Amino acid sequence: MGDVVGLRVRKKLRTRRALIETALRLFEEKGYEETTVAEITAAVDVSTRTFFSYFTSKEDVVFFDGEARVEAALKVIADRRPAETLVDLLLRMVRHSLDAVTDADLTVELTPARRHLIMTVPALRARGLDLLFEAEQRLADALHQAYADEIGPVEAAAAIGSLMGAAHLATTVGMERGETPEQVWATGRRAMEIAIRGLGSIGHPSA
Amino acid sequence: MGDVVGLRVRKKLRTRRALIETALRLFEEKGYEETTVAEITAAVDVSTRTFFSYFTSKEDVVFFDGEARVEAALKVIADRRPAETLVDLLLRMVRHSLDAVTDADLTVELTPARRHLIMTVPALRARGLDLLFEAEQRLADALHQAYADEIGPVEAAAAIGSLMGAAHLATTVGMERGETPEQVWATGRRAMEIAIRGLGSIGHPSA
DNA sequence: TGTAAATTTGCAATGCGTGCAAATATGATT
DNA sequence: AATCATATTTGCACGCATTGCAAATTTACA
Repeated sequence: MGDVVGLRVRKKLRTRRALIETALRLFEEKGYEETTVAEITAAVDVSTRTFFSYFTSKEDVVFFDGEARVEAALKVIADRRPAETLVDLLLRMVRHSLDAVTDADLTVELTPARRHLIMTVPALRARGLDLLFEAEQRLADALHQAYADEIGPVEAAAAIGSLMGAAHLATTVGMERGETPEQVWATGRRAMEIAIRGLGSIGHPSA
Repeated sequence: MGDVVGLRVRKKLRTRRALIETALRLFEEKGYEETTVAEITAAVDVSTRTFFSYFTSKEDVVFFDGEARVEAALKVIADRRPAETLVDLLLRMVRHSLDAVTDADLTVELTPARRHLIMTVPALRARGLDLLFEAEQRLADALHQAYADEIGPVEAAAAIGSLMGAAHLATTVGMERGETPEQVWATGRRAMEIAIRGLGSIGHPSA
């Protein structure tokens, strides 16, 4: 396929990447609020104005790979396997979207520090939740499409909301309680299991 | 009880109320982004600086009753009835926190327009989601406390996250599909039911 | 080489949010 | 009523994100 990327495109990608890496590095080093867009662009040697032609806001640079992740998850749902159960499909989707993805290159494996930033800085947390919410809406719609006759729009939304809501809140609580990454993983699985079996199953051993 | 509110306090409450009502009115009339804090304060006849001694940000004025709502919900959980089921308690909590509450007076029954603003304006949506998320964390903690020996922190978070996540996403989808308020209500109930019975119950009639 | 199209840049503005110290208003005391 | 301590409001100066616009620069291509 004609992947003949001209100098123009290559340069753009390079600049974009430099902005992302520099921004994330500075955010970690001196904090999000303490870092100005001017400082980021100065380090990359482009004008401040240019930053905003790559990202719509200072927050957005932190979520540079958000869209890719969502698309990966959507693809899993769209390519649903024939006899696959709703639950199996959703679990597979979660696993995939967590496998990083990151466009291909971008060595930005700052997943740990990044997560911390997003959970800590109010502006980033809010933006992240908004992106997550929007993603959930798209996932619910895709789910409805995938099981067209069997699952209505509302059921699909309830399913996605329940699963993601449980996993997200539980893992957050887990992290705040100082769990190790492994424990957080277990917590997430446990939360999804609860969402799958239903709240009614909590008080009672089985239900 | 000594409810002897001096002039000072009365005046503060009056100003606060005026700011809220004026802000919401202007937001509806000309849009959130199009309304400046300066315009709000000019209409109330106080200085711009004063606005920020009442609210930490322009967004916050829209969520003036958020804390009261959350506290009402927390109270329901704290006052859990002895033999009450987890599910019953949660459903009761949701009903209560939706019954408005609004401090007592504040005739600001703009619930409809307000909801629209919050769902439409990106900044407000993000802030709202952040507040909701924080509220969920507190609710989960309260739930854990209420059922100390029976429900762990993680289970509590999974329960709250699942229920709220399902209800929130489903009702949002419902609204976007143009459902009437009554239908949205039904949608919310249906979503909670799914969360309660578990995702596993979706494909199959019973499970 | 020259020209059209894409990008970057500089600049001026707007508006949110904050620190600080001066000005006001309120409540309590004598 | 005069006065002092305390709570609020206000004005002002900044810092910073974000945007519109037009000029300058760069890349692609004939």
